[in-house]
Amino acid sequence: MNKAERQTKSDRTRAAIIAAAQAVFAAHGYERATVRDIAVRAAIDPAMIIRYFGSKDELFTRLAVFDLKLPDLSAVDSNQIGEALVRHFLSQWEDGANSGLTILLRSAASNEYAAEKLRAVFVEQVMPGIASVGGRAGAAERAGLVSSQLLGLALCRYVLKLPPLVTMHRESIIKQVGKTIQRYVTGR
Amino acid sequence: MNKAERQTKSDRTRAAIIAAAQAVFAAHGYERATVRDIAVRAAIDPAMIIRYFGSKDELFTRLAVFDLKLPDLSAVDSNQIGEALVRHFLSQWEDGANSGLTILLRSAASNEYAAEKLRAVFVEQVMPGIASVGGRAGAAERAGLVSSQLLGLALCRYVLKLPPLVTMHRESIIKQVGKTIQRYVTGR
DNA sequence: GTCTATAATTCGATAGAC
DNA sequence: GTCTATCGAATTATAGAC
Repeated sequence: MNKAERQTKSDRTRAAIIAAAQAVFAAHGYERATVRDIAVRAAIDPAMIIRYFGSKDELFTRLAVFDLKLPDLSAVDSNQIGEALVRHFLSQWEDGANSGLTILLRSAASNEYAAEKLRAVFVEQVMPGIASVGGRAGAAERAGLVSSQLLGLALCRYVLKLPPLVTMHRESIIKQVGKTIQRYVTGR
Repeated sequence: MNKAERQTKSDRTRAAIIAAAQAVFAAHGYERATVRDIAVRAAIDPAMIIRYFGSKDELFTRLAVFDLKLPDLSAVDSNQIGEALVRHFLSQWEDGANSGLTILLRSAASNEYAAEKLRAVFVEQVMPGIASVGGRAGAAERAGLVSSQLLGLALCRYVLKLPPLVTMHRESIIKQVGKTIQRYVTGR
């Protein structure tokens, strides 16, 4: 067995741990997720997780990241910014490869590290995007209002699973919530 | 010492446990709150908590209740319903005696019992109130949208403590979010 | 690289003295 | 009614055999 093959096997184990940890953290949040749960799901030994990632905390830190991937809003038709933002947000949320937001939101209510990470996402990603459209004046407040609606939507639809929001059609949500975001961003 | 005095002392201990438990559950959520933490804050022995309430679960169940105390919306000026709802919601949230909502929201993301309780609040308190105003048609969806904005607001302002929403003046929030709720409830 | 065995904590809960 | 002492279970993390 040469070095490349050993690396391949090691990488497979590492990938299995990451995939399992994403699923378990996203399903139960930081506190409820256990190293053993993750190990069972990855079909490996719990000790391997510590060996590969050092600790549960380090593993969580590695997965509790989120890139909103906001498009350049100044290039969007200014009457469509609300709907475009909601559509983009829902897509990012439902993108399985971007599970960081689910993990963060599930954990943030009872985990200060996750809460701080969410605040950082707001300051570094949401605020600048909003400011680039409606100007600097009151950008922080407008971004805050936008975040309250979008995070609330995600909380109700994906975490709490509030019946009407779970079953509500994607396009209906985009239309209704889009109007709200449009007003928060542009004032109209 | 007569019976009334013994009861008084017992009641004081019980009240101290409840007050401490509300504070700790509201601050850290169900998973992170420990019986020992509550005992320290109440300045009593941990064993007393079990003796008085049976288990941590039973104590939590007793505190994880929330009465939104929605006013009769059909009596409110139909153009003022949005602002009235936001104002009422913020007041209820900031009412120290009504800590159930904080406790529920802090716990619901990683605790299925708390999530179920929040869904029940929605079905039993929010839905009927919304339906009493805009009529039955689409009442569930409209109530869902209202909940997403109000819970998102509470999440950002009181739990995540997102800077702009924490410092934002109460009346500004009522005005801005009020317009959103108004449209969700009445369609205009 | 992997797993067995176990250390070291922490937690909820109980038993029993006072 | 209250507290001391402790149990038993669950958890993260480590040591070391294979």
